[in-house]
Amino acid sequence: MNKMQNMDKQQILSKNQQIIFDIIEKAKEPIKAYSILFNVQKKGIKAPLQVYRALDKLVEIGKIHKIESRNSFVACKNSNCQISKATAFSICESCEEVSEISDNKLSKYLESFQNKAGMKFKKYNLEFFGLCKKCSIK
Amino acid sequence: MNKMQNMDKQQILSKNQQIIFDIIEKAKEPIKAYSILFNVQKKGIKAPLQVYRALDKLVEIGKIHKIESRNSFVACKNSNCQISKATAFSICESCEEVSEISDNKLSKYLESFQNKAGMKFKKYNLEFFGLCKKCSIK
DNA sequence: TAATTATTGTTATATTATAACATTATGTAA
DNA sequence: TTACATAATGTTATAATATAACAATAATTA
Repeated sequence: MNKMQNMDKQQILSKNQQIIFDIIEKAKEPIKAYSILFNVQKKGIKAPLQVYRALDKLVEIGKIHKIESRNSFVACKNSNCQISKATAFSICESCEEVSEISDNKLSKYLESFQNKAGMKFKKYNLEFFGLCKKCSIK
Repeated sequence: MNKMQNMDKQQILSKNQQIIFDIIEKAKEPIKAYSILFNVQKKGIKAPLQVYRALDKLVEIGKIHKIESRNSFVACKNSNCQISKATAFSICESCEEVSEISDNKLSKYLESFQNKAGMKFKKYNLEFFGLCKKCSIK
């Protein structure tokens, strides 16, 4: 079986994982599971579960992120978020453009945040909503 | 029609909105749309759409919040988040307990956050994941 | 080379959410 | 008070998102 190494994350992807990761990375926008499914049917991936399994794994190893409010997926743009337990996105409510926010101060602040209940956090996801530059002109 | 005023948010709820809000408020944990549906069938609300419509409205006016990563809903606990455009939650990955975080420094910080693309944010949602006190002992 | 673990394939089904259309109730302004 | 507009409701059907359960194969490791 032909496997490809991905140096960014020191992670070898399986066949399906690689096929599905490639689709997500090429997409300029977040992409949904069934849209991925449609795109990979020519490559022999026929069932939703095959897609969801690869997505789960890719999320787990930090190669992609799920945009929870949109049920869609994007490739991780931060080569330094080794294993993505801290994610932040900006989402345009008009054109649905999504960008991953990479801001050191923000991530430091959130990583050190402790709430009153004394719960220790391992992970967070932050989604900002508004209008992107283009859409705020219109 | 019997309408009840809710002083917290200066908002009059319609019949279905009130029924569904009551269920969510009584629940000690986040509750899912179809679980709400099951609970309100004795009150004459029979169709998913009736539930989703009320949920949409309740979210819009800030009486409830959606926990995006769980597709579930909780009543707003912050009487001062007039119209909830800034939400933060802690979620225990073991027992699934969810608490709304009410931390002035955090919300000030996030409300004033501007990303590099100069996008103006109107709203955000933050979800922290980890283990609650009880579950971290186990 | 056997044992273990990860991945794949497949069918069926569960769960979450909305479209489309008809009707009724409520709020507002002449 | 009537007409007009807006919000809420009721109903059926269906779309979109996600997982269960089971069998087989590939890759890793001891």
